[in-house]
This record gives sequence, C-alpha cells and structure tokens, in this order.
Amino acid sequence: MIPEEFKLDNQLCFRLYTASRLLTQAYHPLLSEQGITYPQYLVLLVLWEKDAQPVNDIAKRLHLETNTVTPLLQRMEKEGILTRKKGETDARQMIVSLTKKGSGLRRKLADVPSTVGSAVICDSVTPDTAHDLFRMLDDIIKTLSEKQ
Amino acid sequence: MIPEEFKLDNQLCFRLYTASRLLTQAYHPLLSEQGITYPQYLVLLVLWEKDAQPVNDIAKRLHLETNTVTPLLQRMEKEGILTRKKGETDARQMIVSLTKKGSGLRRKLADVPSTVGSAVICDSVTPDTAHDLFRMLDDIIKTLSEKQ
DNA sequence: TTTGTTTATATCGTTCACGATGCAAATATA
DNA sequence: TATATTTGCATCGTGAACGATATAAACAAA
Repeated sequence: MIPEEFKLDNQLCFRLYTASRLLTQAYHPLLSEQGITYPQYLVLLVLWEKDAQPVNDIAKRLHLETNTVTPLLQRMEKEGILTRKKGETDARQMIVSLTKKGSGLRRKLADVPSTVGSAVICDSVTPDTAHDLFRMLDDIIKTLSEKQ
Repeated sequence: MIPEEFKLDNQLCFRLYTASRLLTQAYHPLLSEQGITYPQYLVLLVLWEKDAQPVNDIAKRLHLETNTVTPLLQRMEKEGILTRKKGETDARQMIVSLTKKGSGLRRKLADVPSTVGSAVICDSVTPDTAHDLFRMLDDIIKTLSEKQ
C-alpha cells in the first residue's frame, strides 16, 4: 500500500498545474484568433496598465525571469505588437512599448475576461466565492516568491 | 482608465499559472537530486499507484495529451526509470512499467511531499483550509475538463 | 583612475505543452 | 470478406519556462 501523501489526489501542486493548464486552454481559441498566446496576453495586460516599461519590470510583475520574457518580447516585436528600444537614462535597459497594433488589441480582446470567466463558474467557484480562492492563491504566491 | 476586468490582479488564470510555476520550482531541488523533473515525478506517482499502464491511461490521469506524455516517457525510459513494451492483447498500446530504479525512487523521494508541503503553509492555507482549496480546484478542473 | 561588483538583458540547451498530422492496429459497417 | 472508421501512439514544429552562462553598462571601492 502507498502512503497517503504519495497519492496524486493529495497533491496541491498537481491541482494547480492542471487547473492552470486547462484554464489557459480555455483562453486559446480567443487569443489565437488575434495571433497571440496566453503568456503574450499577460504581457499585454501589463503594458495596457502602464506602457513603456523596462524588461525587468514586466518580468517582475509576471514573476518570470528575463530569460523567459526576453524571447517572448522578441517574438511579439516581430509580430509588430510592441517595440524595444534602449533606455535613455540607463543604456542597459530595454524599454518595451506598445505599437498601435498592440494597444489596439485591447479592444479586439475586450470580451476575453467575461467569456473565460463564465466558463470557470461552477458549484464551488462563483463570482462570490472567487474572492476566497484569490486570497489563498495570493497567499501561496506571496509565501513562495519570498523564499527565493 | 482600464476596465477592471482587464487588470492583471483580477485574473484567476494568472494566479493559477503563477502559483503552479512557483510551487513546481519548490519541487525542483528535491527532484533534480534524483535526476527527474516535476512532470516525470507525476508519472512516477501514477505508476507507484498502479504499475504497468498503457500510455493513454497515464495521459488521462494527468489530463495531458499523448503527444506530451510519449516523449516524456521516452526520456524516462532512456534514464532507465521505466520500460515501454507493446501490449499483448492490443498491439496498439504501449504498456509502461517501472524498473527497479523507478520503483526504488519511491524511497529516495519519500520526504518530498512533507518538505514541499511545509513550504506552502501560510496564513490562509494550512492543512485545515487546504481542503477548501482542493475542493475549488477540483471543481474548476472538473468543469473545464468536461468542456473538451 | 583602475579594479571589482552589481545590474539589466541576452544567449544557449533541455524539457515540457500542444496543435497538426501520420500510421498501424482494432473495430464497425457494408 | 472488403471497406470505412475509430483508437492508440508517435512525430513534427512552435512557443514557452528555466538553469547556466555571457556581456555590457552602471556603480562602488581601492
């Protein structure tokens, strides 16, 4: 017999991993329509909030390393969604700014949050109870990101 | 001003994605010590529960497609962790079985669940409240996996 | 000023994920 | 029994993630 803690059903990480993948898949048809991926959508969310940010700020906001974000941004630059140019005050920085196409995607993707949101609503997760879930996930993220 | 639902902070998927990645990173030092990755650890959990399963059963258990699982298993076979051989009743199937090394890893990874578990404990997620989180995640997974 | 250290970004290699496609074995239908 | 369809797995291409490493600019110390 296997010890309880070795059972897949007992693993938090597996649930997070699966829920994350499945929910990302729910975004896919909506995003691919505009030729972008989910991580690219996250970059857009960050830049829609505040345009013209250095790579590092974007990476920090997404809890990603620059070696993940840099190629992501390069692909998005190639698609004409954003531009990357050297910082004027600090020449090490690369300032990432939205192009017309990039900021225009905000309107074209306007329905994404509500469309995906309604797909996740189930017995235990409704707009009401989502708050509890958010709090727990934020706490996990905070605890783990402080360990690095 | 940006509509509320477009703010990164309001996105469930981003939280799941981040929490999943950070928690997987917490597994990394423990798993790499034995030369395996987190998805490979998941395969081991499945096979420790029940040895000698076809590729399809493993994929279904992990909510992954076979085109993800097949290369994963091939790498694990090359590492001598498992074997893959054609099914006797159904020649299309590939039956995956643990080697001595593969089942031996169970003892060597015995401390992983408790070690990682204690790293996630924070104010809002304790062994007590984890149950609520599990229920919500299971519900999300169930809802989304039924949509395919 | 020279040297050393930190910081910001980039490059490389490996391993997932996953859509699209291919193929052979099994099964259903004609 | 032929033919068509489904099933199980594999291959391919692309885009993440991420550890390790590199490079140049900024900054600190000698």
